[in-house]
Amino acid sequence: MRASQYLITTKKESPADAEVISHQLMLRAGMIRKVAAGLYSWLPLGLRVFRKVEAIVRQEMDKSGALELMMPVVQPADLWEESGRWGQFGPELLRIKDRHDREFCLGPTHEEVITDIIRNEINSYKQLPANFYQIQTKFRDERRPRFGVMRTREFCMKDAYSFHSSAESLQGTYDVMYETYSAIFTRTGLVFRAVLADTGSIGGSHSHEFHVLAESGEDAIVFSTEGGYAANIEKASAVASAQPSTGGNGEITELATPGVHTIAELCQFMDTDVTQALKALIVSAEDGEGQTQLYGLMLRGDHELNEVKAQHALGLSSEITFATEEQIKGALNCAPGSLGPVNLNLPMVVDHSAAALSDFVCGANRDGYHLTNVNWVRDCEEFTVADIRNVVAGDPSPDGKGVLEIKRGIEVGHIFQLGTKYSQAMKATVLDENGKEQFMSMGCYGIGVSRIVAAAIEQNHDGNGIIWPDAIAPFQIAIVPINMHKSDNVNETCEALYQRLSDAGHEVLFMDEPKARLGGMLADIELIGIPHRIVIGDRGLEDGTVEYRNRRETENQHIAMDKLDDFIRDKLFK
RNA sequence: CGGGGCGUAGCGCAGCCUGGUAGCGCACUACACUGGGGGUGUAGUGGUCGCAGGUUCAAAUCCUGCCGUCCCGACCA
Repeated sequence: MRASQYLITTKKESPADAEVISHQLMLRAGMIRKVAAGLYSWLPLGLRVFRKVEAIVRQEMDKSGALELMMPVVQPADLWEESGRWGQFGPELLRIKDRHDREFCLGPTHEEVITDIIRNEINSYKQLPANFYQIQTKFRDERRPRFGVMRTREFCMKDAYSFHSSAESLQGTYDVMYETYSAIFTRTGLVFRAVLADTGSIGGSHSHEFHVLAESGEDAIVFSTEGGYAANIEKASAVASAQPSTGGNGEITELATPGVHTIAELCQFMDTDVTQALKALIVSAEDGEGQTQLYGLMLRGDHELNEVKAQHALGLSSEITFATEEQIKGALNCAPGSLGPVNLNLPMVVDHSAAALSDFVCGANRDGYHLTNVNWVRDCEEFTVADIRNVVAGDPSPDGKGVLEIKRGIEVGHIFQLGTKYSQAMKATVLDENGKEQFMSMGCYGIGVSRIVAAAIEQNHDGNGIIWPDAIAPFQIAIVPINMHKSDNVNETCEALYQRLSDAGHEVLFMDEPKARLGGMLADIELIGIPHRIVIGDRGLEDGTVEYRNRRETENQHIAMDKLDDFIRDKLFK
């Protein structure tokens, strides 16, 4: 590609509303432009990267045996009524009406449509297993789109859905997808990890997420230092390291603690360690009958609540939220800041680490007062003990090997075993060997194609711009002439090289604007992140050499003209 | 949806407090010089100051309402 025929619209300054580095660099490099919140256009340069990622995903999916199809973005409400999700999905599902006043939605995902297709097309267990995928636009009316194309409302996803006549078959395809995802992310050149995940609202049992490791990642992911254990922090188990305390012998005492509201203030006031204080949290959720109920959750002072675990420990199907100050005052006659487990009169779950405490400090359920020397068995009413906290670095690993460390990750892929959730709701059956009707088991497998582009930048950049892995770079090689308009030698050498490299199948960006200044061209190429660059000027040509530099290096190499083609070939197919 | 910030040229900003001619840098156009890391000069193009009301002789500036957008929290590829 000749730069003079291309759209290169780089900027020195990044727009004020771009906060994360990938967003800034994509705007500065001229890859994307915002149309509205969470809606972006991909300019030619950005689209080249996007297509690279898409091609890798498609090739590996095809290799896995999955079949590509394409389903519509706009989906009829009927199908969603059938699965029960028309009611379950919140405002994230963008609902629209057509001219006949019929209801539709913009598809945030395609379980309904694929299940509808398959129940009509597949009737026999002999046609299973089957796995179908598409690479297509999704729409989710996110509460808060952010971070450029990392979290948008309209985005591109590869979604696949598999169908099975047995759990073993589902596990088999799940394993194949796990390997396929590993191959895809390996080929993109990104550092990634697969971790155990919670299944969340999509439902189902077994699930893994694939994360690109980056400081700016939205998710915390947890690894064993010695073993292979890896999980999202939402899912990672905290090993019950100590037995529940049977009690200390301190005398329970109520102390006036004016102005003390936080754990930190309490520990300072009491001159005690944060690990000897109890944190009481009041949460609100709908119980089985649809009534709002408050619950007390007790954690050691230095630990944080894991809401997913707490929801499971309480046996609730609906999400829990922190109770409002009004709710708490109404139920307990006391404001947050002085809450504790003694005489709480709410269903109560105590974390393992908190249950191991004795003679601890906690709120007195009376404004401005706290208790010391509290003990569970002696002083508290009924409660259950469970794992409801987030693990912290240094916790023992659940697999018994080493301790846990925590890193940040960007979720770029997620695989689920759905089981029969959708096939039952939508009556997707096949006849088995005995001629009996049987619900198909399903798996679903997603990859955020547009997000991978942003994640790649988060993981690969420096002060000068993007550093693309070769596999997804918009161009492999940049040719930069010096004073081309003054030197026929430079001009002819560049033209000839551009022709040869292009003919050899390389993607070359030839900076052929005759009067462009060197500094500007080099800055652009570094910002855009082209991995290999060749600078050609009269000085080098007098000695029969050109300059090569890799985007990741800081020194030029002088390459003899007659060795250049071999040199480039080695660089690109190493 | 709760909390906070910001809307002035394509981008980055000043002007607003204390009402009176809309300004700077980058980018863009033309010409000249320059020519191995975003160069210099001269002359230009480009703005219903987010929108709608109100106050006033006069509003980018003061008041009210709305909209957009970004950041922090609960969701997700």
